[in-house]
Amino acid sequence: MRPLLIVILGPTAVGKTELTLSLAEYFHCPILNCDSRQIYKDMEIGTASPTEQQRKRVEHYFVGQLELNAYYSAAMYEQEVLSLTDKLFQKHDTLILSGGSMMYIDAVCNGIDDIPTANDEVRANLYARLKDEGLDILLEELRLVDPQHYNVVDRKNWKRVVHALEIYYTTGKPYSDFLTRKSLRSLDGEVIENLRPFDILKIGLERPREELFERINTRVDDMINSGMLREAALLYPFRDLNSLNTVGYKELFKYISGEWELGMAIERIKKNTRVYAKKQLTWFKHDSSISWFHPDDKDAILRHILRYRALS
RNA sequence: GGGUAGUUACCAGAGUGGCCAAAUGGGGCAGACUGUAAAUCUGCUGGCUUACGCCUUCGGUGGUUCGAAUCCAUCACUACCCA
Repeated sequence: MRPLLIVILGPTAVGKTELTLSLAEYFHCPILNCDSRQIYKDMEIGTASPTEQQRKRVEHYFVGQLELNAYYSAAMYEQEVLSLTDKLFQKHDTLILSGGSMMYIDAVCNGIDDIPTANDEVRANLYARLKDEGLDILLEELRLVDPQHYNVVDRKNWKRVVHALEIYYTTGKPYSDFLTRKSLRSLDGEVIENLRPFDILKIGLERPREELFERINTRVDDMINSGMLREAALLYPFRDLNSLNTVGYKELFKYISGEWELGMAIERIKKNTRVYAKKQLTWFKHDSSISWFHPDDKDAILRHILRYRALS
């Protein structure tokens, strides 16, 4: 029997944490968290991280372990997950990866190309130039050094344009030279070849839209009542860090700086969380390898997993 | 009872005779996505399945005009002020 990685995914606030815990207890296995923000320290309340109590119930990885100023990426996550699963699968035949960070999940399941990490100076320089000279100049530069990527890149998206240039100036080679992963995919995005030494079973959690939005609203209120404002105030000095460019914190920072009323900030958190949930769903919907369930339907989910196990 | 300002699409709000299905913002909806991704970016948002096409809109009604969201009359409602 091949080892199995169960991937629990779904929009924020759908109910992943609770379901994942009970599945992990059932299979007596640890949980690999897959959330690009919960992985950082000191932002526990606002990211709805697994609580200390929940972490006592089941062993968790990738929760609250990074300094806020640490550089991190989907590719680094992929590497760390792979070396961890290597180790853990020696003791467990089943592991659970759970979270809502689309690109991180994708990196683990489908791989991500080996692109060098951009040099810090190059990056700082390009950011400064973006500010001074504007996107059009950088775009023109990209057209010259990497016409192939220029043709396909989203030219209004400065992050993409800048990143391609970062790679070019860091390595001296066009960004498009590093992209090969597409070859692993069929036209509709389905992965042709499983490149992992374990099976992957994706379980998507979904609720009716109104139900999900209602949960988001009450969860935001709960966060505020559990001291999220105090948490945000402590983080305020670091507000420019990328890790804190995060729904929940960025709105509260505007309240703390006096730009918004508290009520306004809370409404915006709710709204931006809804938008985020929708983005997650848009991404996940394209992945035909996901089986969808209502989070309350734990029995059906378990049956689905066991049936898969029996067949493999 | 008198006066003034106002009534525009889901909301706020511009538009004061043709270039107006109507700026802009919010909200909503849909989408993109390979390296800080809870990020970053895009499209749509009166109806007609598509439309440089047609139809119905700018409080109601009736006028003026080749032509009205825009001008006039009148009615209704709202806000503020005076009694």
